[in-house]
Amino acid sequence: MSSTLHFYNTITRKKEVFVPANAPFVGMYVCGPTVYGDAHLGHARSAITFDIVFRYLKHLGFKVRYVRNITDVGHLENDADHGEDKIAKKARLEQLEPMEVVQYYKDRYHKDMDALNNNRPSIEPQASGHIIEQIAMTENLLLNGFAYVSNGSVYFDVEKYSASHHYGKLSGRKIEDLQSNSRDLDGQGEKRSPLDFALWKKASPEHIMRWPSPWSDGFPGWHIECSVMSSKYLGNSFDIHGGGLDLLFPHHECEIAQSVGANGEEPVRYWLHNNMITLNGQKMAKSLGNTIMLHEFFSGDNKLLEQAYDPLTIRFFILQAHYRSTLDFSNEALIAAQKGYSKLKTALSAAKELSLNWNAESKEVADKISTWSDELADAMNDDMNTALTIATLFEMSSYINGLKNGQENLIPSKAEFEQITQLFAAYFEEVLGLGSEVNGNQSAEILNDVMDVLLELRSNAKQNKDYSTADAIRDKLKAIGVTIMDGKDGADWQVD
RNA sequence: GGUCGGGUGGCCGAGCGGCUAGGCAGAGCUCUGCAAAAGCUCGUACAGCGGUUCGAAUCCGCUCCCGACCUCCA
Repeated sequence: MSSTLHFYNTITRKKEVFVPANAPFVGMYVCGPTVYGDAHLGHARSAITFDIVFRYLKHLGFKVRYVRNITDVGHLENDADHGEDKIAKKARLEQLEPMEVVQYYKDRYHKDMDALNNNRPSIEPQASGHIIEQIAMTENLLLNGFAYVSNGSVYFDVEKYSASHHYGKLSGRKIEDLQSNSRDLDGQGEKRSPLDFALWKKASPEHIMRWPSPWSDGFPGWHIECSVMSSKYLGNSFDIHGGGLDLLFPHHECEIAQSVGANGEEPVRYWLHNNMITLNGQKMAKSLGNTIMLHEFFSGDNKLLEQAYDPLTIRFFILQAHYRSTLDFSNEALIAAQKGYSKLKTALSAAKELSLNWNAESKEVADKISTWSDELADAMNDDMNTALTIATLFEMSSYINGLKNGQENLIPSKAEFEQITQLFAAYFEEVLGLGSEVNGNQSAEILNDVMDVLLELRSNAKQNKDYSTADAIRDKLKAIGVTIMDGKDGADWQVD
């Protein structure tokens, strides 16, 4: 390998060499979903981005503990029902227990993420399961003088904190600017300053989700769960914290303030943020009402979609752009991704089965392999430039297809070709997670055998120049979604 | 209004001082009973105007557009 792993660290605004605090162990915390609704494309981008970090770090030999939270308490609604917990509100509407709603959407989230071929995190803690720890950290902040009690709620004292620490270091904000720009929100009267944020909120009488605390029956504030759960499972200082760019401020900024205020340690060494997915140039977000749910992509059941898309096509689409760029959604772009993805997938399965008259080993082929190998590693090492990684995979697939069709003159040795196939598979399947699970189950094997029979019949017909029979077989298979492709030696087939 | 990030060929999208990005679509060729697939070749793009430089899509300035955050949000 000719390069080392670099990440763009939001807090320094630079690409930095990644060196874990306790190699080979790496701790990574990522902000997960609030489970009161189905996951949309944006959730996929975040999950896939950090799944790639997870996979690539493991590929490099690190032992990674990946913690991603499930938010199931405490976030406020931004409408007339202000003060009511989002999940409680939904529960009221659907006449369900709040935790029943949480379970329902959590299960659906997992289903979608699994379909996208994301590895499950090592630990997936829920905020509701860490109320005791959140109360403890709040007490700690009170003890250290960075918080105050007001009318049964507890708030973080931003001005007090910024007297000795830099509030705004992550998002690049200045206290003065924030003060002059803050808006009037609920509970503002209880706070000493509009910048202060809740650590514990006293629940209003109609609020269903509530827990006892030293200050009131209520629920934890909007940011405290992440500080608590990251430090609980990864320590007061850990390597990577990830999340969407929209969480940068105030969420992540508040996390730093809470963690430093309570534990006296800078919590995160590398801050990574993925950018947004846009629809007609505008952010896809619940609040804007322009989201497309993942299950709608999978089924095609949405007015904005021209067809259904395979989950791995969605994954490929997302990986074709760098995670820090905005990515614009369109049917045209998705269809392009579908075709490109299929090309790579087909090339890999061809490579796994290819056999020809191998040559002796040569310097030319060895050079080719080492160039590709370097390109792949360099691309991933450069802040996970999956777009470049994929570009190299396309070059490799051209070579593979050329060999298969006899149109490539540089013939490798058998060992060299196996090396190429392994390299391709390592990045395509292991690092990028784009391999489709074509396990040799029983019906797949039978289908293979059946197809062999059909192809043999068709081949015989062709031998006898009985093209009408040969074409009839091809056309009828095409009609049920199986494409026949005649090759140099024998025909191939694939399900469309 | 404050802070930050963008504008790349028909579309998506890398690059960010000199070297072909890549994919999709399109054109031509090769292969082929035909088709499909695949391979090869092609388009010569960097919002505009100035400047720095031997050399700029890449650096600087100005102008014009667009977006994000400042409020729950991946």
